[in-house]
Amino acid sequence: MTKNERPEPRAVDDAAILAAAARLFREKGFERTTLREVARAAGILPGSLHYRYPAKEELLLELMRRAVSLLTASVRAAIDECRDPVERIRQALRAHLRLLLSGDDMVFTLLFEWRSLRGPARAEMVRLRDQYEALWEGLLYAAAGTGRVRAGVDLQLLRLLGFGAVNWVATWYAPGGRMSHEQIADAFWAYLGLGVLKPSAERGAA
Amino acid sequence: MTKNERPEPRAVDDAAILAAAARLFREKGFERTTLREVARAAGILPGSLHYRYPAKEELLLELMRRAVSLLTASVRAAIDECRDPVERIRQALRAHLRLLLSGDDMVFTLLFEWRSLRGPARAEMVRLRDQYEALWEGLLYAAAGTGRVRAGVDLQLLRLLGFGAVNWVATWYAPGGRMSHEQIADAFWAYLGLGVLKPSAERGAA
DNA sequence: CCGAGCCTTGGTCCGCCGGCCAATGGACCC
DNA sequence: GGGTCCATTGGCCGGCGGACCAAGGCTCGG
Repeated sequence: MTKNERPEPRAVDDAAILAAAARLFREKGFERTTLREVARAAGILPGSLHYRYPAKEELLLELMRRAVSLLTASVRAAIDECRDPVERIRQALRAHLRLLLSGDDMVFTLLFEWRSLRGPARAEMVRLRDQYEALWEGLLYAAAGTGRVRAGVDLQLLRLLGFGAVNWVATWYAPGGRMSHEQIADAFWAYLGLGVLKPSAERGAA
Repeated sequence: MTKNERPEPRAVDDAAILAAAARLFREKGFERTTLREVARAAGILPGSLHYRYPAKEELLLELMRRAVSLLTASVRAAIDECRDPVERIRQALRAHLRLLLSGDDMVFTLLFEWRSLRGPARAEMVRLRDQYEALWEGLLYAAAGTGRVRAGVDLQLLRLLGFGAVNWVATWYAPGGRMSHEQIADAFWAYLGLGVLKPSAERGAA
């Protein structure tokens, strides 16, 4: 590899800086976090931070780029392991939730701080987010193609509602709590797949 | 009424100020919104704003207090109109979503800016939020009490996932879009109640 | 007509934060 | 060993935003 001929001349890994930033952004929010705090948490001086990320927004943007990249790779790897389109969705759910809950805080930041991006940066993130959502859209269409999905289910709406349920978990999940993220993912999948009402109680719905 | 003997000596209604603030908080976020902007949007001067809300956090707190109060009242009114515990949930869902999507922006601010509160203010909001969630908890237990809910459904988890799905709608809903909020609420209820998979496809789940 | 509160005015103050930079250090190559 | 380039240093600056306040004025009871 030619690109790594001079491997990491930098004192501190970029990933470490972004991880430190993500943790702070999650705890206090992007706006309330100062660059001095990020630098201190990363073990460098403010000037060095500026050298790598000329603007605060740049730092957030790069962090989010990596988060969405991680998400995509994680889901891709998960669905490669099975062929059944319906089971693939369960695996993708697990992968998404695992990265959101047990990974670093980058995915959390991606989901809850995108409003701090303005103009072109915002546009870029919207584009990347759309790509990730398209991945899911494909999964859902494939599952519907098997004929095992109820008629009349709006796949786009389903995806949006599902994202909401899953992403919101990050706001209440406590590591070491009653349930693991796999259990949460599977329970959600069971509720949504089979329904929470007994079939005989269908009169109560819709 | 003795408390209103001197009705509104103030030039601008408190509600108008909070509404203006909520709109800005939704658009730009709490931290990026300056008190000068809020004052200007409300048609008063910064000093007057300070007279009513000594600190910026106080403004946010009062706004959120009203939002949770609105939510509670709205859901209470909705469930009073029917007696069937299962149907009540659908009505409560509709009420929650209606206020979130077509009301002012206070509920949105309540849901997405609570991280800007610190210390005692944060604690108070957590308490109020817990009260609102207890209202839902009661609805779910009542529904389960009818025996029409599948065995093994974790009601607390269901509530948390449901809140996520519904609250997240605020991030993508566009007024005048393809679906009304009633349609979204009912679709969600149908998906979750009956499931999205055909019963014969149950092997694909869990 | 007068006095007393209550609300508004329209600035000022002060600390903080993002952005910046000249100088330093040190690693690597010729 | 000397030159070059890159990363780091650590302090500076300009602006902004939250907090504040003394003075003014409106309203209402007396």
